Amino acid sequence: MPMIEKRRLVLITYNEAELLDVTGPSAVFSAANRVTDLALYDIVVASPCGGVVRHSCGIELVTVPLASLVFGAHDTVLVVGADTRPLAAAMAETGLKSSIRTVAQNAGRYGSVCTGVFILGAVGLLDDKTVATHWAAESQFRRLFKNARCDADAMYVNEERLWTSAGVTTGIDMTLAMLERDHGSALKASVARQLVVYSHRAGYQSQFSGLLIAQGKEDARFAGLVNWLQASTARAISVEQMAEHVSMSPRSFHRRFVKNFGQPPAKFFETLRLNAARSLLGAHVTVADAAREAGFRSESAFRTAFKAQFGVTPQLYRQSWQSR
DNA sequence: TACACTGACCGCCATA
DNA sequence: ATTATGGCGGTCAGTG
Repeated sequence: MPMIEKRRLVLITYNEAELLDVTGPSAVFSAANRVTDLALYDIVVASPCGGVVRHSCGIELVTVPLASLVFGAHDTVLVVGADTRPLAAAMAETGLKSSIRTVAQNAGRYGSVCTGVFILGAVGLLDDKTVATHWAAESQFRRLFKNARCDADAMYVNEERLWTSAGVTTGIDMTLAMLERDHGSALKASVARQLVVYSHRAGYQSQFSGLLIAQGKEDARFAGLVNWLQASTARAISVEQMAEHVSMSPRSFHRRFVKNFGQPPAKFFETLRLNAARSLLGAHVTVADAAREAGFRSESAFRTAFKAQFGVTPQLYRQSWQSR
Protein backbone atom coordinates (compact mmCIF):
# COMPACT_ATOMS: atom_id res chain seq x y z
CA MET A 1 0.00 0.00 0.00
CA PRO A 2 1.62 3.24 -1.09
CA MET A 3 1.72 6.18 1.25
CA ILE A 4 -1.20 8.46 0.59
CA GLU A 5 -0.43 12.09 0.30
CA LYS A 6 -3.08 13.94 2.17
CA ARG A 7 -4.27 17.18 0.71
CA ARG A 8 -6.41 20.02 1.91
CA LEU A 9 -9.04 22.18 0.29
CA VAL A 10 -9.48 25.58 1.88
CA LEU A 11 -12.41 27.70 0.80
CA ILE A 12 -12.14 31.35 1.61
CA THR A 13 -15.52 32.89 2.21
CA TYR A 14 -16.87 36.13 3.69
CA ASN A 15 -20.13 37.87 4.54
CA GLU A 16 -22.93 37.38 2.02
CA ALA A 17 -20.79 35.24 -0.29
CA GLU A 18 -22.30 32.65 -2.60
CA LEU A 19 -22.83 29.40 -0.72
CA LEU A 20 -22.87 27.30 -3.88
CA ASP A 21 -19.31 28.34 -4.61
CA VAL A 22 -18.37 26.79 -1.28
CA THR A 23 -20.37 23.61 -1.59
CA GLY A 24 -19.59 22.75 -5.23
CA PRO A 25 -15.84 22.19 -4.87
CA SER A 26 -16.42 20.64 -1.43
CA ALA A 27 -18.79 18.12 -2.96
CA VAL A 28 -16.19 17.01 -5.48
CA PHE A 29 -13.42 16.43 -2.97
CA SER A 30 -15.67 14.86 -0.38
CA ALA A 31 -17.06 12.53 -3.04
CA ALA A 32 -13.47 11.56 -3.78
CA ASN A 33 -13.03 10.62 -0.14
CA ARG A 34 -16.24 8.67 -0.17
CA VAL A 35 -15.60 6.83 -3.43
CA THR A 36 -12.13 5.71 -2.41
CA ASP A 37 -12.99 5.30 1.25
CA LEU A 38 -9.76 7.15 1.97
CA ALA A 39 -9.19 10.48 3.62
CA LEU A 40 -7.61 12.07 0.55
CA TYR A 41 -8.76 15.60 1.28
CA ASP A 42 -9.50 17.67 4.33
CA ILE A 43 -12.00 20.40 3.68
CA VAL A 44 -11.77 23.67 5.57
CA VAL A 45 -13.91 26.77 5.29
CA ALA A 46 -12.11 29.92 6.34
CA SER A 47 -13.01 33.59 6.60
CA PRO A 48 -11.10 36.74 7.53
CA CYS A 49 -12.16 36.70 11.18
CA GLY A 50 -13.47 33.18 11.57
CA GLY A 51 -16.71 32.34 13.32
CA VAL A 52 -20.18 32.35 11.87
CA VAL A 53 -20.46 33.73 8.38
CA ARG A 54 -23.82 34.42 6.82
CA HIS A 55 -24.10 33.67 3.11
CA SER A 56 -26.32 35.32 0.53
CA CYS A 57 -29.02 32.68 0.79
CA GLY A 58 -29.21 33.24 4.54
CA ILE A 59 -27.44 30.05 5.53
CA GLU A 60 -24.66 30.46 8.05
CA LEU A 61 -21.42 28.53 8.14
CA VAL A 62 -18.98 28.17 10.98
CA THR A 63 -15.55 29.13 9.69
CA VAL A 64 -11.94 29.07 10.80
CA PRO A 65 -9.98 32.34 10.99
CA LEU A 66 -7.80 32.63 7.91
CA ALA A 67 -4.85 33.85 9.93
CA SER A 68 -4.81 30.62 11.92
CA LEU A 69 -3.88 28.57 8.87
CA VAL A 70 -0.44 27.84 7.53
CA PHE A 71 -0.30 27.05 3.84
CA GLY A 72 1.89 24.64 1.95
CA ALA A 73 2.28 22.61 -1.20
CA HIS A 74 -0.54 20.23 -0.37
CA ASP A 75 -3.10 23.03 -0.17
CA THR A 76 -5.70 24.08 -2.69
CA VAL A 77 -7.14 27.43 -1.72
CA LEU A 78 -10.13 28.91 -3.49
CA VAL A 79 -11.74 32.30 -2.99
CA VAL A 80 -15.49 32.13 -3.51
CA GLY A 81 -17.64 34.62 -5.37
CA ALA A 82 -20.48 36.91 -4.37
CA ASP A 83 -22.91 39.46 -5.68
CA THR A 84 -21.70 42.98 -6.48
CA ARG A 85 -22.05 44.61 -3.07
CA PRO A 86 -20.59 41.95 -0.78
CA LEU A 87 -17.92 41.39 -3.38
CA ALA A 88 -16.92 45.03 -3.32
CA ALA A 89 -16.81 44.92 0.48
CA ALA A 90 -14.52 41.92 0.39
CA MET A 91 -12.30 43.55 -2.21
CA ALA A 92 -11.79 46.46 0.15
CA GLU A 93 -10.92 44.36 3.17
CA THR A 94 -7.21 44.73 3.80
CA GLY A 95 -6.92 41.85 6.25
CA LEU A 96 -8.45 39.49 3.74
CA LYS A 97 -6.21 40.74 1.00
CA SER A 98 -3.00 40.31 2.92
CA SER A 99 -4.04 36.79 3.90
CA ILE A 100 -4.67 35.96 0.29
CA ARG A 101 -1.29 37.33 -0.64
CA THR A 102 0.27 34.86 1.80
CA VAL A 103 -1.81 32.08 0.34
CA ALA A 104 -0.64 32.86 -3.16
CA GLN A 105 2.95 32.70 -2.03
CA ASN A 106 2.68 29.38 -0.26
CA ALA A 107 -0.23 27.25 -1.42
CA GLY A 108 0.35 24.55 -4.01
CA ARG A 109 -2.77 25.71 -5.80
CA TYR A 110 -4.82 28.81 -5.37
CA GLY A 111 -7.60 30.42 -7.30
CA SER A 112 -11.22 31.42 -7.37
CA VAL A 113 -14.73 30.32 -8.13
CA CYS A 114 -16.94 32.60 -10.19
CA THR A 115 -16.61 36.27 -9.18
CA GLY A 116 -14.06 35.42 -6.51
CA VAL A 117 -11.60 36.26 -9.24
CA PHE A 118 -12.27 39.96 -8.56
CA ILE A 119 -10.79 39.57 -5.11
CA LEU A 120 -7.67 37.96 -6.54
CA GLY A 121 -7.50 40.93 -8.89
CA ALA A 122 -7.89 43.37 -6.02
CA VAL A 123 -4.97 41.70 -4.30
CA GLY A 124 -2.95 42.27 -7.46
CA LEU A 125 -2.34 38.62 -8.25
CA LEU A 126 -3.56 38.66 -11.81
CA ASP A 127 -1.05 40.81 -13.66
CA ASP A 128 -0.10 39.06 -16.88
CA LYS A 129 -2.28 36.09 -15.99
CA THR A 130 -5.09 34.55 -17.96
CA VAL A 131 -8.29 33.83 -16.06
CA ALA A 132 -11.84 32.65 -16.64
CA THR A 133 -14.68 34.97 -15.74
CA HIS A 134 -18.41 34.75 -15.76
CA TRP A 135 -19.74 36.17 -19.00
CA ALA A 136 -21.93 38.69 -17.16
CA ALA A 137 -18.98 40.13 -15.28
CA GLU A 138 -16.45 40.09 -18.07
CA SER A 139 -16.58 43.69 -19.23
CA GLN A 140 -16.45 44.93 -15.65
CA PHE A 141 -13.47 42.69 -15.06
CA ARG A 142 -11.60 43.98 -18.09
CA ARG A 143 -12.18 47.54 -16.97
CA LEU A 144 -10.89 46.95 -13.46
CA PHE A 145 -7.94 44.72 -14.25
CA LYS A 146 -6.26 45.88 -17.40
CA ASN A 147 -3.17 43.78 -16.90
CA ALA A 148 -5.08 40.52 -16.78
CA ARG A 149 -6.29 38.58 -19.76
CA CYS A 150 -9.57 36.74 -19.66
CA ASP A 151 -10.65 33.83 -21.71
CA ALA A 152 -14.37 34.24 -22.22
CA ASP A 153 -14.89 30.80 -23.70
CA ALA A 154 -13.18 28.75 -21.05
CA MET A 155 -15.06 27.02 -18.28
CA TYR A 156 -11.97 27.34 -16.19
CA VAL A 157 -8.35 28.29 -16.70
CA ASN A 158 -5.25 26.89 -15.07
CA GLU A 159 -1.96 28.71 -15.32
CA GLU A 160 0.75 27.24 -13.18
CA ARG A 161 -0.57 27.37 -9.61
CA LEU A 162 -3.47 29.67 -10.42
CA TRP A 163 -6.92 28.22 -11.15
CA THR A 164 -9.97 30.29 -11.97
CA SER A 165 -13.42 29.17 -12.95
CA ALA A 166 -16.11 31.07 -14.77
CA GLY A 167 -19.19 30.20 -12.76
CA VAL A 168 -20.65 28.08 -10.05
CA THR A 169 -21.04 24.85 -11.99
CA THR A 170 -17.74 25.34 -13.72
CA GLY A 171 -16.20 25.41 -10.25
CA ILE A 172 -17.18 21.76 -10.16
CA ASP A 173 -15.54 21.10 -13.50
CA MET A 174 -12.43 22.83 -12.29
CA THR A 175 -12.18 20.82 -9.10
CA LEU A 176 -12.77 17.64 -11.07
CA ALA A 177 -9.77 18.61 -13.17
CA MET A 178 -7.72 19.12 -10.02
CA LEU A 179 -8.81 15.72 -8.81
CA GLU A 180 -7.68 14.19 -12.06
CA ARG A 181 -4.34 15.92 -11.70
CA ASP A 182 -3.96 14.54 -8.18
CA HIS A 183 -5.28 11.02 -8.53
CA GLY A 184 -5.86 10.19 -12.19
CA SER A 185 -8.74 10.06 -14.56
CA ALA A 186 -10.35 6.91 -13.22
CA LEU A 187 -11.15 8.51 -9.89
CA LYS A 188 -12.25 11.70 -11.56
CA ALA A 189 -14.64 9.72 -13.71
CA SER A 190 -16.19 7.87 -10.84
CA VAL A 191 -16.58 11.04 -8.79
CA ALA A 192 -18.22 12.73 -11.75
CA ARG A 193 -20.50 9.77 -12.02
CA GLN A 194 -21.36 9.98 -8.34
CA LEU A 195 -22.29 13.61 -8.67
CA VAL A 196 -24.41 12.93 -11.72
CA VAL A 197 -26.17 10.11 -9.96
CA TYR A 198 -27.02 12.32 -7.04
CA SER A 199 -28.27 15.16 -9.15
CA HIS A 200 -30.20 12.64 -11.19
CA ARG A 201 -32.05 11.62 -8.07
CA ALA A 202 -32.69 15.23 -7.20
CA GLY A 203 -34.22 15.80 -10.58
CA TYR A 204 -31.54 17.97 -12.06
CA GLN A 205 -30.39 15.53 -14.68
CA SER A 206 -30.84 17.85 -17.62
CA GLN A 207 -28.91 20.71 -16.12
CA PHE A 208 -26.16 18.47 -15.05
CA SER A 209 -25.59 16.55 -18.22
CA GLY A 210 -26.14 19.98 -19.70
CA LEU A 211 -22.92 21.08 -18.06
CA LEU A 212 -21.28 20.72 -21.42
CA ILE A 213 -24.25 21.92 -23.37
CA ALA A 214 -24.77 25.07 -21.36
CA GLN A 215 -21.41 26.35 -22.49
CA GLY A 216 -22.74 27.04 -25.94
CA LYS A 217 -23.51 30.72 -25.76
CA GLU A 218 -24.50 32.79 -28.71
CA ASP A 219 -25.20 30.45 -31.53
CA ALA A 220 -28.88 29.56 -31.78
CA ARG A 221 -27.96 27.26 -34.60
CA PHE A 222 -25.93 25.17 -32.23
CA ALA A 223 -28.79 24.99 -29.77
CA GLY A 224 -30.94 23.52 -32.51
CA LEU A 225 -28.19 21.11 -33.40
CA VAL A 226 -27.86 19.91 -29.83
CA ASN A 227 -31.61 19.33 -29.61
CA TRP A 228 -31.47 17.33 -32.79
CA LEU A 229 -28.54 15.29 -31.57
CA GLN A 230 -30.13 14.71 -28.22
CA ALA A 231 -33.25 13.38 -29.90
CA SER A 232 -31.21 11.19 -32.23
CA THR A 233 -28.91 9.32 -29.91
CA ALA A 234 -29.96 5.99 -31.39
CA ARG A 235 -28.82 6.97 -34.86
CA ALA A 236 -25.34 7.21 -36.27
CA ILE A 237 -24.94 10.84 -37.23
CA SER A 238 -21.64 11.74 -38.85
CA VAL A 239 -19.83 15.00 -38.29
CA GLU A 240 -20.45 15.78 -41.92
CA GLN A 241 -24.20 15.45 -41.41
CA MET A 242 -24.02 17.72 -38.37
CA ALA A 243 -22.24 20.34 -40.46
CA GLU A 244 -24.95 20.06 -43.05
CA HIS A 245 -27.62 20.47 -40.40
CA VAL A 246 -26.25 23.88 -39.44
CA SER A 247 -25.30 24.82 -43.00
CA MET A 248 -21.59 25.06 -42.48
CA SER A 249 -18.66 23.52 -44.21
CA PRO A 250 -17.28 20.53 -42.29
CA ARG A 251 -14.07 22.37 -41.51
CA SER A 252 -15.68 25.54 -40.17
CA PHE A 253 -18.27 23.55 -38.32
CA HIS A 254 -15.58 21.60 -36.55
CA ARG A 255 -13.67 24.71 -35.62
CA ARG A 256 -16.66 26.65 -34.32
CA PHE A 257 -18.01 23.66 -32.50
CA VAL A 258 -14.79 23.23 -30.58
CA LYS A 259 -14.76 26.94 -29.77
CA ASN A 260 -18.29 26.73 -28.38
CA PHE A 261 -18.27 23.44 -26.60
CA GLY A 262 -14.66 22.91 -25.76
CA GLN A 263 -14.57 19.52 -27.44
CA PRO A 264 -14.89 18.13 -30.95
CA PRO A 265 -18.36 17.24 -32.28
CA ALA A 266 -18.03 13.47 -32.46
CA LYS A 267 -16.78 13.33 -28.90
CA PHE A 268 -19.66 15.51 -27.77
CA PHE A 269 -22.21 13.34 -29.52
CA GLU A 270 -20.69 10.24 -28.03
CA THR A 271 -21.10 11.75 -24.58
CA LEU A 272 -24.77 12.39 -25.31
CA ARG A 273 -25.21 8.81 -26.45
CA LEU A 274 -23.46 7.45 -23.40
CA ASN A 275 -25.64 9.57 -21.14
CA ALA A 276 -28.70 8.21 -22.89
CA ALA A 277 -27.41 4.68 -22.42
CA ARG A 278 -26.72 5.37 -18.77
CA SER A 279 -30.32 6.44 -18.22
CA LEU A 280 -31.53 3.29 -19.93
CA LEU A 281 -29.34 1.11 -17.78
CA GLY A 282 -30.73 2.91 -14.76
CA ALA A 283 -34.18 1.90 -15.99
CA HIS A 284 -33.13 -1.76 -16.05
CA VAL A 285 -32.74 -2.05 -19.81
CA THR A 286 -30.27 -4.78 -20.79
CA VAL A 287 -26.75 -3.86 -21.78
CA ALA A 288 -27.32 -5.11 -25.32
CA ASP A 289 -30.45 -3.02 -25.72
CA ALA A 290 -28.85 0.06 -24.18
CA ALA A 291 -25.94 -0.29 -26.61
CA ARG A 292 -28.29 -0.46 -29.55
CA GLU A 293 -30.54 2.36 -28.32
CA ALA A 294 -27.50 4.57 -27.90
CA GLY A 295 -26.40 4.01 -31.45
CA PHE A 296 -23.42 1.76 -30.86
CA ARG A 297 -22.57 -0.73 -33.57
CA SER A 298 -21.40 -3.44 -31.24
CA GLU A 299 -21.79 -4.25 -27.63
CA SER A 300 -18.03 -4.36 -27.16
CA ALA A 301 -17.61 -0.86 -28.56
CA PHE A 302 -20.25 0.27 -26.14
CA ARG A 303 -18.56 -1.39 -23.20
CA THR A 304 -15.24 0.23 -23.99
CA ALA A 305 -16.73 3.70 -24.39
CA PHE A 306 -18.92 3.41 -21.31
CA LYS A 307 -16.06 2.33 -19.12
CA ALA A 308 -13.88 5.14 -20.39
CA GLN A 309 -16.58 7.71 -19.68
CA PHE A 310 -17.97 6.59 -16.36
CA GLY A 311 -15.28 4.39 -14.89
CA VAL A 312 -17.48 1.32 -14.48
CA THR A 313 -18.68 -1.36 -16.84
CA PRO A 314 -22.28 -1.06 -18.08
CA GLN A 315 -23.11 -4.35 -16.43
CA LEU A 316 -21.90 -3.16 -13.04
CA TYR A 317 -23.66 0.15 -13.38
CA ARG A 318 -26.93 -1.58 -14.22
CA GLN A 319 -26.63 -3.93 -11.28
CA SER A 320 -25.94 -1.09 -8.89
CA TRP A 321 -29.26 0.40 -9.90
CA GLN A 322 -31.13 -2.84 -9.75
CA SER A 323 -30.32 -3.41 -6.12
CA ARG A 324 -31.93 -0.18 -5.01
C1' DT B 1 -1.44 -10.86 -35.14
C1' DA B 2 -1.50 -8.53 -39.55
C1' DC B 3 -3.77 -5.55 -42.50
C1' DA B 4 -6.55 -2.47 -45.03
C1' DC B 5 -10.20 0.76 -44.54
C1' DT B 6 -12.92 4.46 -42.62
C1' DG B 7 -14.05 8.53 -40.09
C1' DA B 8 -12.53 12.05 -37.02
C1' DC B 9 -9.41 15.43 -35.88
C1' DC B 10 -6.65 19.35 -36.72
C1' DG B 11 -2.40 21.89 -38.59
C1' DC B 12 -1.53 24.36 -42.57
C1' DC B 13 -2.39 27.50 -46.14
C1' DA B 14 -4.64 29.99 -49.92
C1' DT B 15 -8.44 32.91 -50.17
C1' DA B 16 -12.37 36.11 -49.15
C1' DA C 1 -3.19 44.35 -41.70
C1' DT C 2 -6.25 41.35 -39.47
C1' DT C 3 -9.60 37.79 -39.30
C1' DA C 4 -12.77 34.11 -40.67
C1' DT C 5 -13.33 30.55 -44.01
C1' DG C 6 -12.94 26.10 -46.15
C1' DG C 7 -10.25 22.73 -48.69
C1' DC C 8 -6.26 19.48 -48.36
C1' DG C 9 -3.98 15.88 -46.40
C1' DG C 10 -1.29 13.57 -42.53
C1' DT C 11 -2.06 11.08 -38.33
C1' DC C 12 -4.58 8.31 -35.42
C1' DA C 13 -8.02 5.28 -33.31
C1' DG C 14 -11.40 2.06 -34.13
C1' DT C 15 -13.47 -1.71 -37.08
C1' DG C 16 -14.01 -5.87 -39.73
